[in-house]
Amino acid sequence: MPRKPTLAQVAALAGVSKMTASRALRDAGDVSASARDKVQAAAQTLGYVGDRVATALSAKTTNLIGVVVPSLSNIVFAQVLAGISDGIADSGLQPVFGITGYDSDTEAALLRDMLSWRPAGLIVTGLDQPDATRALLRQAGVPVVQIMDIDGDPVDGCVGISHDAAGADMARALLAAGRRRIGYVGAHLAHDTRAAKRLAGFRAALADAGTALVASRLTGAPSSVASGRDLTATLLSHHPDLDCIYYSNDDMAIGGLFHCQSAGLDVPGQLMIAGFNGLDLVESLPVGIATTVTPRHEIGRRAAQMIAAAAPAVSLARVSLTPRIVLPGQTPRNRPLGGTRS
Amino acid sequence: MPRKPTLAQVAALAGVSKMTASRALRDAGDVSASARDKVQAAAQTLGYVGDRVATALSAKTTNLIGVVVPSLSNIVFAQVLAGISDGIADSGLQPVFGITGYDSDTEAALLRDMLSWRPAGLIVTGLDQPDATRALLRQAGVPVVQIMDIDGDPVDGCVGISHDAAGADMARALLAAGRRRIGYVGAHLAHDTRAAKRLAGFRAALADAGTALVASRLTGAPSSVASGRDLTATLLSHHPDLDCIYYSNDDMAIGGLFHCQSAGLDVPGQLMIAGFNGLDLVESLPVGIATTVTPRHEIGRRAAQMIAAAAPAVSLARVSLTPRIVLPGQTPRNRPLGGTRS
DNA sequence: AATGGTACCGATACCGGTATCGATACCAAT
DNA sequence: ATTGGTATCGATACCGGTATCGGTACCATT
Repeated sequence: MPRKPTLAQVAALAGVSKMTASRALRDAGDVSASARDKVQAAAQTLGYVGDRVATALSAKTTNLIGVVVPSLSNIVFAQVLAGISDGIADSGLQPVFGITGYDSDTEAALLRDMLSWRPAGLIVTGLDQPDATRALLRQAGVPVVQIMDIDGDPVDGCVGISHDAAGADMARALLAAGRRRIGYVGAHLAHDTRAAKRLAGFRAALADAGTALVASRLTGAPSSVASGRDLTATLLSHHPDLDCIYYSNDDMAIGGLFHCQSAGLDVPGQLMIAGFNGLDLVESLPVGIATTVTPRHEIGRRAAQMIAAAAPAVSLARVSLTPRIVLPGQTPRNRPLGGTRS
Repeated sequence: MPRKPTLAQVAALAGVSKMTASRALRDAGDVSASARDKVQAAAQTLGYVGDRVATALSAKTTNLIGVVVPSLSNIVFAQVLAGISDGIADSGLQPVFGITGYDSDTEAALLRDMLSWRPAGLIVTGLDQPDATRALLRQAGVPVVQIMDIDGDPVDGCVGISHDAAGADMARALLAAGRRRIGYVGAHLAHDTRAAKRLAGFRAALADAGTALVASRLTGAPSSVASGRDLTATLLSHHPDLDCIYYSNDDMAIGGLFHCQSAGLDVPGQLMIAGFNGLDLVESLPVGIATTVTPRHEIGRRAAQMIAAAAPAVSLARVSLTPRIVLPGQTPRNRPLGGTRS
């Protein structure tokens, strides 16, 4: 079985040295037109494809950029990945994805593994890694961008939104819309620290207004439409007088809406439903729900650009983006810049 | 700035040769207990992490398994990826993902790039790559598993379902449920060849029953809830007497359902809606829609296992899995094995 | 004491590229 | 003819590991 052709074979066929062949194929200088043509012809006939592993070993770095996200079952991260692809367009970088499943041990192992491939940079979700992981990232010697969240202390650069402020802003918006008996339905708060921050901000803003959550239902399982539906059913059976429910995200909120539709409740008249993320799906729903539209694509794009632009050992900036709130029956508007608590 | 410690430095600190240090850290034989301890201690104090690039160059292969999917905005592929993670658990393999955006040039570039990293195997979506890409895969010298589809000619192994049969089966199921005036709404058929195969099978089964689609609406854009909703609105405005619509997938179908809810149509009484995939979301909908539940997780798992088990240069099997059809108000049942057309 | 076997270790040669720097050829300027 | 400069090329030395194979020690046999 014919082994993969190597640069040496291409060079031999072209009648030049390995070095000249290497230069010709990379468009580096110092190669005559005739030599270049011969090398390219030889590479063509042999079907030569370069070996990145060898190049990486020689060049001491790769064109890989490691991307670590907690999950892909939430479409949000898929859109972040799309943004990353956009951000590195024609920079020659190549993203490599890893999924942690919201588990910090998995995350640490994944990062270690990625670092052993000498990536050109790392994009990591969230700011709340354990200390050992933070140390790993700091020592790595590659640019690190943490995404989604800015409420905390980044290892290097970060780009995202303030979830604390997002929760507080939603609380104020719902109060301003006249809602007073507000409940909460959430999932996975022990692992999804950003959802927890939103809830904290939401609660704080309610307290500032002299009120509080009437009731809440939580599950330790990952968020899903199904659990949103179930938890809403039990919450409403105990507290039928709620006029608003805030959910940990849109998936849960949509599940809540589906329960209300099945139960014949008037949404948003009788009960307002508020989620988080601003999924495309939300715009197509037959009835309006409130949500916070987050710039997911933009987050990915900016993060990737930061990596692409990072000269080695340059420290990166903190980029804060602003989400906007949408309430039912209302054209999207810009979010008023509420006070940031953190 | 202190450079990354190398094996040579570890060996020096431990007072042994590079080779002994290498053996000690890999648990290869021929190392005394005392030497092993010294090396491990040295590695510990230096914070040594191996360099996969160097190992890969030396060992002529990697633990990487390249996975190419068309999109992640469809949750389906996220679930396939989860299945892949399951399938390679504790095999030491590491998946690397690439997204083609349903573009065959991007796909070819991606595959070329992945191959230049000498992966241990490749998992590619679909069977309908252009000839040049097929040639690339065949020559690659690594095990290739094509997933999702089995209607065609695999390069090596494949695991998936027959989309042609799935479409035909749904047509028969809808006819058996008494539907006669059937329309179709689809997206992206030029790129999503599997959706096109389902439609072909669907049409053929209708023809076998002596009937045909009443009307259809197509878009070249990727499938989405929003376009499902819009296309349904226009289709029904021209053909208000339809009693069933088949969609290219569940996302489109859910959009259709949302239109019907807004328009006050009785679903499924007046109009039955049929999608494809069996998304979790479908089970939580307030009204029932028909769908074909596909074994996405299983497809990913099996594909990964095939790669993990593939001795070099072993040819792989074709694995055909069966989806099942669910109709509204009906408990899930196994799909009767309809005749396969291809 | 000579022989053989086992356990452990290290020098050396790669893997497939690229950086570096010194050669060579050729033409223009002096 | 000599000098200097430019364009082109190739020999060599790595990059950081691992495979291979030939030592060396040391103990058990004969």
